[in-house]
Amino acid sequence: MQTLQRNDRPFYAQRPQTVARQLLGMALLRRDEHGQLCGGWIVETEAYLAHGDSASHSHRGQSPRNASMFATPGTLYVYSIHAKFCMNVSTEAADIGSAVLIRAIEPAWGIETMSHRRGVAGTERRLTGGPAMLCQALDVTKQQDGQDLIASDTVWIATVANPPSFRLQRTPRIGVTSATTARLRYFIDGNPFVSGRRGDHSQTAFRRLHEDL
DNA sequence: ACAACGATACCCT
DNA sequence: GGGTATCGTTGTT
Repeated sequence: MQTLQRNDRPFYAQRPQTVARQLLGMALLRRDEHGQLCGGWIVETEAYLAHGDSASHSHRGQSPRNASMFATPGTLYVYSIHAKFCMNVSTEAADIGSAVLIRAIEPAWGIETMSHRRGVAGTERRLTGGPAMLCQALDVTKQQDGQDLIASDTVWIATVANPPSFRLQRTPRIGVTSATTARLRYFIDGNPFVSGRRGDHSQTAFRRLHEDL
């Protein structure tokens, strides 16, 4: 395995836009109760802001549900939607209420285990190409809500020593019904595990431009 | 208890 | 690309 170094607190103590961008290419790792290690490379994220962001769960203030969003930066915030789960990391500082949603990873470790949990054959897009898919693949549920990514031995994020270069792409967020114009979605251009419209990738846009001629 | 919601995923065209 | 199944969670009686 590559040389990985777990992210420290100051990394998460930045504005969510910065954390969302810098998380791309980092390793998301999870060790379950059987000691089984799973994870992959983060390829798509979204920032949710503390102020002026009507799409953020923190928009109407703190509640028992979103408490982890207001916890120490680097705290895991897991919420449920459509009978599934999505995972975020709190950012900036405690009591602020900003976070980054991890929308997709490229599977790298424990692929057999993740495939089994997802009920898919192998390393295909449906394995971890969406926020609820990756949570199911990693067995991240409400049980992991509140975990501290700096100290937890069950879920954490790490930086690789020599990350490959990639092209960053930025678009509006997926699935939100308000604040739909802000470009707060970040992803690795061209990566097959990125969710949403394929046309958001510059290669596809380039190809389409030529087809239209 | 119960009803309504939803930062989804899947299946179908 | 669009319709909808699905159910954990939350807020309301």
